[in-house]
Amino acid sequence: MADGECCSPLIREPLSAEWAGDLSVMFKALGDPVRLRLLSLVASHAGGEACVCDISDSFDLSQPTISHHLKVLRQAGLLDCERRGTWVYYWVIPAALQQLSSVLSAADPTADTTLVTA
Amino acid sequence: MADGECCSPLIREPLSAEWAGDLSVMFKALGDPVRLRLLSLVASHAGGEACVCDISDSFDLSQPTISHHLKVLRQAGLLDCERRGTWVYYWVIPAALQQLSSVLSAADPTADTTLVTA
DNA sequence: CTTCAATATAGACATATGTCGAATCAAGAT
DNA sequence: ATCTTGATTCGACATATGTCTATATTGAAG
Repeated sequence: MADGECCSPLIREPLSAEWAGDLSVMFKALGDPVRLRLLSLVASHAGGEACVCDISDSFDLSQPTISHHLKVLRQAGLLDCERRGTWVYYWVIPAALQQLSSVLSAADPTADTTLVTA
Repeated sequence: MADGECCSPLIREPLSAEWAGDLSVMFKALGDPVRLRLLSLVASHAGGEACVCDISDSFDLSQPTISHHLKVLRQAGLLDCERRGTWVYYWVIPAALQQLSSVLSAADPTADTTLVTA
């Protein structure tokens, strides 16, 4: 294990086209300032979840636009949501963030933790 | 473990618009499968750097297109390059990757964290 | 100085993306 | 049923993006 195991897959060997395709969908979803803030607002909200009404006021954007961005984040596998009565609650999928994080981390900080990726 | 000290900025509190803008440029650069593979090819190449000629054959794309993607990665602050004779060598800027990684990691690796061992 | 090989830039073009207003849907409340 | 409020979907539009070909640039070698 201690040999060439120093790095993230990205640094250890060339990424396969398939994996790059999967990852790029998630990174692309994060590649918009509104979506990054949306994700952060959801993640940092009390209880780890937030309804659209909690967060849409933080932006100077129409409500359909917010809904669109949330959909992109959801389809990328970064968020999930559930309807509860009148409101729709969103929350982060931690394993997805963790996967992206570990793909990028050069020096594996916690050498023994196994990756959470399904 | 301290109370609110558990998480990345993204999870601990809402990302500012400025911070989100900076980060989104980098994430957007990673949001393309070709660029992800380019970054990985450069990062995993012997010596941590590669010239364009080393990597462009891995793609079924024109040379200008590769050059364009490398430029996007460079302008996002993820790669740097230098001309040496006829060739131009690219390498990863590790701090940039690390920054993105830690923004996404739920368990702050620099703190004396408690592993999430399965 | 001319030529050649490796990259980069410019210009063009089709497609993707972010945004909006209008319409629709879902679930309470009257 | 009808109205109201929260959220998604639809259709349109301007802009951004990925790709190409053609052209320019840079440096090395005859």
